[in-house]
Amino acid sequence: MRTSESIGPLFARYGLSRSVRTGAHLHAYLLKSGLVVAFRNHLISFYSRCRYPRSARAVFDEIPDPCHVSWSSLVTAYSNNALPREAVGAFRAMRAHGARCNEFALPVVLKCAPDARLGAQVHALAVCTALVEDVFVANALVAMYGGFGMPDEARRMFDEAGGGQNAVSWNGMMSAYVKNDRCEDALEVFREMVWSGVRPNEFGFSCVVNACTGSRDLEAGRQVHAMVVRRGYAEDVFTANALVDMYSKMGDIEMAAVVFEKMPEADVVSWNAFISGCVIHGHDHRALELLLQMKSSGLVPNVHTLSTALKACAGAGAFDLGRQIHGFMIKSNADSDNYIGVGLVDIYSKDGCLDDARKVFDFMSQRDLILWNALIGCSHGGQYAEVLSLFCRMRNEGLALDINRTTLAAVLKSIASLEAICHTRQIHALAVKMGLLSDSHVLNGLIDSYWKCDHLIEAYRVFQERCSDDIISFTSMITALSQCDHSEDAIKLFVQMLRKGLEPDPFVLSSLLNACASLSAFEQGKQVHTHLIKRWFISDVFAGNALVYTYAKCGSIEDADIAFSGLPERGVVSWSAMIGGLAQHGHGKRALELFHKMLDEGVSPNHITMTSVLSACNHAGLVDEAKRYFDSMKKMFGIDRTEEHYACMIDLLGRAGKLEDAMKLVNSMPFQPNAAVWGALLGASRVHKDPELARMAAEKLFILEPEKSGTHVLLANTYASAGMWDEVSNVRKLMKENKVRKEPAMSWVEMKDKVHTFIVGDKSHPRTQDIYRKLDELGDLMSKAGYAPNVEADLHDVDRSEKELLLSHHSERLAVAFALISTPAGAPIRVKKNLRICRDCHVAIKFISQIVSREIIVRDINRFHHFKDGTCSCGDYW
DNA sequence: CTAGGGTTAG
Repeated sequence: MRTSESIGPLFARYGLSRSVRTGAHLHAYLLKSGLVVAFRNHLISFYSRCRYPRSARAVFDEIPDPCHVSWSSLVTAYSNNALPREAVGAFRAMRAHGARCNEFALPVVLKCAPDARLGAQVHALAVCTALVEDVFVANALVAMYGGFGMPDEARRMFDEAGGGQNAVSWNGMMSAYVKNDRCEDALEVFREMVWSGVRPNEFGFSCVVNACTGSRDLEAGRQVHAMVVRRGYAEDVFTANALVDMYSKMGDIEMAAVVFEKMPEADVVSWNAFISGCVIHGHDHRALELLLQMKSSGLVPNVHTLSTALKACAGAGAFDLGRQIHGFMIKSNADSDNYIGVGLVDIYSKDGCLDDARKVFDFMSQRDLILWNALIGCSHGGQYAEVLSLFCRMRNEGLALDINRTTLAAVLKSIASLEAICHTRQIHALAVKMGLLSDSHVLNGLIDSYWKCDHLIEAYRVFQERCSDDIISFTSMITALSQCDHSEDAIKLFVQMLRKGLEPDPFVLSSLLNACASLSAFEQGKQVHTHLIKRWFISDVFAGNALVYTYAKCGSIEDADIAFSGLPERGVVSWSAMIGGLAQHGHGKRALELFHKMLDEGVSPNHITMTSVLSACNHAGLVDEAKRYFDSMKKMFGIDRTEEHYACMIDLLGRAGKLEDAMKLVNSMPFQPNAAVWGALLGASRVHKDPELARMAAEKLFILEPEKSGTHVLLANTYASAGMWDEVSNVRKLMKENKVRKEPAMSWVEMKDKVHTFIVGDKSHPRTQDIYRKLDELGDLMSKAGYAPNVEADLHDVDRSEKELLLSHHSERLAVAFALISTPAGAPIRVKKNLRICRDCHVAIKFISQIVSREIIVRDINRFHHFKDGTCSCGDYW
């Protein structure tokens, strides 16, 4: 039979091995032998370790006169079995019964304290009973204050331990700083600790690694890593996990892989940390492969794993896998986890299934702020009104959850698309009320929303009112200006930004490139390019794409090509920019070749790519090819036809002379024909001499774009080329009646840092004499080469010789002549014009390009004309 | 017989 002495250790052993049946037999034996009271505390502890807190309580209740150890054991039993409220209750009862408060109960109850108030009460008690002197109690106080966001209080507890700190105290102090975003302080604590001769253990190491992650100090992290290896803690799971997490988050994914693969016993957390690192750095497919490996290694993915996996699915476009994960979550009853919810809302919305996203949201029982934000943030796919009602619902039923900057930014994003100024103003007021105007996301959203509502002034006011010394607000404002046709102001604002001493980043430079693109400001574009090179941003994908786009828009397809070749990775935006650029410059065939290369590389086109492709077909005269893409893009690529696609197709048919087919398409399209469509038809009817169609198109355009003078001119041109002079004079009359003023034609060339502007017959330029001498000289050579002025299209009411003289002094010719005399032989010439290039100048510049053996690039209001060796890239159609 | 410090996801 058992002796009394052996029973205590037996319970300890049963408790540790959680042999609840064997222990219960022993309990029964004690009952029979009347020995329960003698082993009451062993019993409580045993049941607690076996995760039977209720049984522990039952034993306790049978004790006639519990001692302070019994009370402490009960409190601990609750605490260790995740029943903090019961633990606190038991502690209160212990005090009420006058049991002595010992140094064991205090740390436990501190751990279970629901708030800092109770924590402070226990602190006071510890002071009264002098138990603060105990290092366990002091350490528990450090942890408690650290956990309730009071790192400075924690520090006081730590310092007041009066030299009695042990390793746990140091670790606790580091942890307190890490938890409260004071990672630099945590690192400092670690240094003090090492310096004072305390050897860090695995707890300290995992903590300090987290501090390195939090303060983004990879250098310190690597040093700590070396120390971890030297001291033999590299195999500790927690420490290794922290290292994997650190390398994952800080971009050294390969180092994360090394640590991860060296782990003898990687657990779920290790896998999660590494998989999440892959996702952070965009290796979504690798993440999904790891997920499979993890499963086959026998580990069960948890909610952390799956929420990360959902993000990988969203990034990789693996929507079916996402749905499978959703199914798995439902089966394992874990689908009400908010992290999973956010992942599902995200993936369904990216897959275009907003209804499913909504269902996921509705299913969640405890919706938190981030879930709300996720739903609001994903709903800008056309359901803008929906977002507003969601936002209102959120504010009404949002219980204790406060909306935050992400909410406002998401709402603003939707409102920006709604283009409803009153909503923007309301959110603006709310942002002011909440003191969120200083938040860059909110500010961004407001600027964005205001300019999209056509209130650029208010956008600028928001920008100015805030002490705008950060680069993000400058970026927003520069973007706004360049999108609202104020690209010059955008560039000026950038200069202001530089004067303030702000260092440009890739974002602002990308935005600036767009401004240069819309101005066709080649020289400025090149300057931005040098900024990118100087600051090592040249491998930035966004900036790289913008560079391709800008060079194409600035007339240098060669530079665009170089930028494109230099891109570190090519997304659909890169390919679309290059294909579109080639098309705009008349290299239709090259554009289509590039399109096929893009498909070969597995990149899926979007609707913008398809516009570029159609436009390339247009320029290469590939009518059948275009029809094929146009008819099958939905089936081939899942892309719906947009108004732009129709406009492009109509332009193409018109250009090919198939005016009837073009009209058929106009009548069958699911949109109201817009100005681009009628403009295309008007252009086609001019070239193919169809005055009847021209009249119809022009009448539509008079309504759609009454401010544009080009319509009248084109119509008159069409009549003129058909010899209908009465109609020509009618149009002229109409222009006078409607007070339509022909925008004065203007051309300009950039020369170093100066822009030289010319109007017809301009004599204001300092080198006027040289310019006209050059034109005379060219005129002789052109006549010899067979050039004859074409005065038909000129609408001026003057005689023929005067018309010829006017033609020969058109602004584009003055600009070309000036460029010829100011640049070295053979250099390409770039001229910009604010209207369409005139027919006669088009012929003339073709001759000039041949005579002077130069490439002359003219950007008119619609497109680029590359004149070379007597021909133009537009194929004489524009 | 009873106590304190460390890891992963939106």
